[in-house]
Formats: sequence, structure tokens, C-alpha cells
Amino acid sequence: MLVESRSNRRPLAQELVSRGVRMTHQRRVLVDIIQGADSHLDAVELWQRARAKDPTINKVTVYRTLAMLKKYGLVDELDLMHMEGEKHYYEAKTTRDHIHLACLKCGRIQEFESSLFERLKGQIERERRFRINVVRLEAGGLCDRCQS
Amino acid sequence: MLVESRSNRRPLAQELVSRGVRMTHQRRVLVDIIQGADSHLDAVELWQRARAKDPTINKVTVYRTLAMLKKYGLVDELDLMHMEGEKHYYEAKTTRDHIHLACLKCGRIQEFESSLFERLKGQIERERRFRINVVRLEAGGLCDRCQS
DNA sequence: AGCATAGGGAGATTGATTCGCAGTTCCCCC
DNA sequence: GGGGGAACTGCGAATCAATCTCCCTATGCT
Repeated sequence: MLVESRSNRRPLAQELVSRGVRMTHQRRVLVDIIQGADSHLDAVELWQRARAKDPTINKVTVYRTLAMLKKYGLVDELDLMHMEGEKHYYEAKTTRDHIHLACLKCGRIQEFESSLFERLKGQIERERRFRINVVRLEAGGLCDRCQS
Repeated sequence: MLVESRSNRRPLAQELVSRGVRMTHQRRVLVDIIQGADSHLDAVELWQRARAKDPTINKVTVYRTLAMLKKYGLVDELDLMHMEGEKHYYEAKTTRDHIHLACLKCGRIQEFESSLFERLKGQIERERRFRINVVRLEAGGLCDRCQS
């Protein structure tokens, strides 16, 4: 894991170039989609959107690019409680970790930030001397709209 | 991936019967293994241990039993940061949720409990009116032994 | 522009999990 | 202490995401 702190929302493409990563046409297309996405994308959805811009982009390239972004700590990989199959979802990493709340009834995904979460991470690092690289907190249940 | 043994609940088999679930020979074998396990088991490991007791038990039955236990909220499903492949790990649900810390270097899994975690869950339920059924918090990084 | 090499395309492959169906077992009730 | 019948299991095949291999192409440096 080559995770380093990253300034807030600098374009991913620019970020990669500054780290000496070769910027290919395919990577630029993929990275732009991830950054501009309105929702959490899985690999196949990402592939389909990429093909709309460039029909030659291969699914394997999508996986390779995602693995590369993960390696540099530029995306987070989510399971979203495996609500549909075992696929993974991806989002551009933000400066602050957040929690994903998955409604098991309607499928809506909410995000939640909390200073308690930050304190909890600090407690883990202190009490266990564990250096956290990546953390994932997901909750499954019923959202406000789906109760009663 | 060693974990303290968890007999802090009544036997799973008994729990299932009291819920009106049919107790078959296969389920008894599987549930006993899960309950007595010294580590987090994946489906195939569980299957192999079950076959040692009853060679006819089929892998599919393992998956079906795990799905059933999940449905009743009697086991937790873990990803352990997908350290080796995409398989899932299972543990009998304990009375208190805990965090899994996965060392990305040596593979050791530690468990961590915290009242901050409980407070965080409470905050989510209050502020978002979200009823949490199941929650999973995993952190990947370097354990104390693997630093420096 | 030319070169060395990292990156990409295509199809086959793996590995975990699920499906369809036929045969079997548990367990409620007499 | 047997049915009866729904629930469960075994088995082989199917699915689905993700990965590998082989070979060709394009990027970034000079």
C-alpha cells in the first residue's frame, strides 16, 4: 500500500501524473468517470460508462486501473453489505472517512461522517499501536423512509 | 486468525430449535463447528472440517446453512479486507459488536471492542433514524509487530 | 522521430457462490 | 411408532466477479 495523504479534491488524473504514473487515454477516461460519478459504481458499470466514451476499453483494463488506484490509496473499495451479489463498489477517496448506511429494504445508500468515528480510529491506533491504512464501516438496516 | 472461543451465548443448535428451525444432522455438525471454532472460518474450511465428521456433507449445504444463519442474525459475515481472494469469513454473533483489525503484512486478525463504537452506532440511529441490523467495521493496516 | 518498456486487448481460467432437480429426512399428528 | 408432506440435501452444472496469459500497442523519455 502506497497510501499517502492527498490534498482534498485535486483531479485524480493530475494526482497520478504527479506521482509518475503513465497517463494513458484509457486511464483518463476511467478516472474522469469515477471522479464525476453521482453514485457508487461497480467495475462493470464503470466499464459500461467508459465504453460509451471509448468503445475499445476492455473490462480487464477497468480492473487493472482500479487495482492501481487502490494501490495508491486514491479510491475506496466498498461492499455495501453485499446487497446484490459480491461485486465491489468504488468511490474517489475524500479527505475524511465516512460511513455507509445501506437500507436492506429499498437499497438506498447514505453516507455519514462523525467525529466519533475519527476518535474511534485514534483509539485503535493508540491502544493497539495499529497503523490504519484503510478503514471501512458499513451498516445494514432500515432507513428512516422504510420504517413502519 | 486466532480468536478467543466464544461460548458467551446459548448453543446455536438450541437457539435454532427454539425458533422453529428444523434441526438436521448436517446443520448440527456445521453449527457445532462454527460455535467451537478457534478462528474465522470461510465456507470451504467449514466444509472440510464438517467432512471430517460426516464425509457426505456437501459444500452446497454449507452455503445454505450459512445463509440461513445469516438470515436469523446468528452469524456475522466478514470480508477481512479481502486479504486472500473474495471469500467470506464467519463467526457466531456475540453479544457485543467488535471491530476487526487486519494486518496487511502478516495477516493477523485482531478484534477490538470499544464503547466509542457503541456511541457511534447510537449516533447513527438517532441522527439518521436508521435502524441498524448488522454493522461491520474493518480496518486494514500494520499491526504493532509489523511496524518499524 | 526512435526506443524501451509499461500498459492494453482478447479470450480463457479461476474461485467462490448459486441454481435446478431428484431423492431423502425430519417432525407434527394421529 | 408409523405415515404424510413440506423442508432439506446431494449432485452436477451454471453464474458471476475477478484474474491470468500471451502478444501487440502506445506512452514518455531522449
